[in-house]
Amino acid sequence: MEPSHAHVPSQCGRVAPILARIGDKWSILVIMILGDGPMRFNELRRRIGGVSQRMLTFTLRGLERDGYLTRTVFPTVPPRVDYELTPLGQSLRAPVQALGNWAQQHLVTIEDARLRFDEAAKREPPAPPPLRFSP
Amino acid sequence: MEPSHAHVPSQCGRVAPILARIGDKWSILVIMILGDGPMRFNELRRRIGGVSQRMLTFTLRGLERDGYLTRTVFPTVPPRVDYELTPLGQSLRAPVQALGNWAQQHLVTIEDARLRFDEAAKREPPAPPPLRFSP
DNA sequence: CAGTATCCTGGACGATACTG
DNA sequence: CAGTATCGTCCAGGATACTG
Repeated sequence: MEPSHAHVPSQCGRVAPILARIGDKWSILVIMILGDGPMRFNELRRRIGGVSQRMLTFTLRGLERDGYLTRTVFPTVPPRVDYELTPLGQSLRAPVQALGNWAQQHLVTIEDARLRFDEAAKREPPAPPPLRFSP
Repeated sequence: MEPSHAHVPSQCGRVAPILARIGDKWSILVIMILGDGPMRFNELRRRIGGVSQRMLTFTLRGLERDGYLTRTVFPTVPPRVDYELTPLGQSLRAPVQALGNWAQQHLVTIEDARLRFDEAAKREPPAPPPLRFSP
């Protein structure tokens, strides 16, 4: 049925499952987009772009379960369902934003490092003879 | 060969690969632990607890590639390799800590929500008859 | 000690078809 | 419209064995 997210070393005990949930492929994105206000299923789907129906459903279910958002069904035909961040969900936006900003700021540095690393990997330096000691 | 991390919707273009890298199973953990100071491979391995040798190697390689840490080889026998955060790696600790703290703070709220959700799911409310309108 | 090299498996995720 | 059901794929990641 639903993908389980049941791993993570849990050195950090109970915090890990939380990070695992919001760390999956779509959760963060959903949360950030819902920050713009409540939204219907397909609107959300379009805005994300690239989610399968199935995964969006699972993601939303999971986030609802943990209390990040509410799911409101209007019993009309055809049905209409609104998703909206709870205060909990809202409060998550700040730290996530912070991470996003960090990524933005260090983008160039990182892409650079990556290039230099890959470059250096190609002209392998021949290893010097090892010494006969060990601490 | 190495696991690829090649997905993510890339609505966010170049930021996504970065988040993907540090969002994998071990990277964050490695970064946070290396915050305590430089460390050798097996020391790191023990502290994390539960990583396979293979994945720790890959994780470290990836983090080195992006410039989060340096890898220093002492050409002795047996070899000794130290891993140490770069300033870039150090600077990542703050926003990650923030997220971790957030998780800590809202732990109870979340576990609660989860319980209530699962509870409510068991005694399914019978659906009321739908109306004949659509917006 | 700090890796590589292989092999293998579970589960995250997508595509498609069907429905109230 | 907003799902659920079913099926298939891919690959992250673990286990194990070998090596400089």
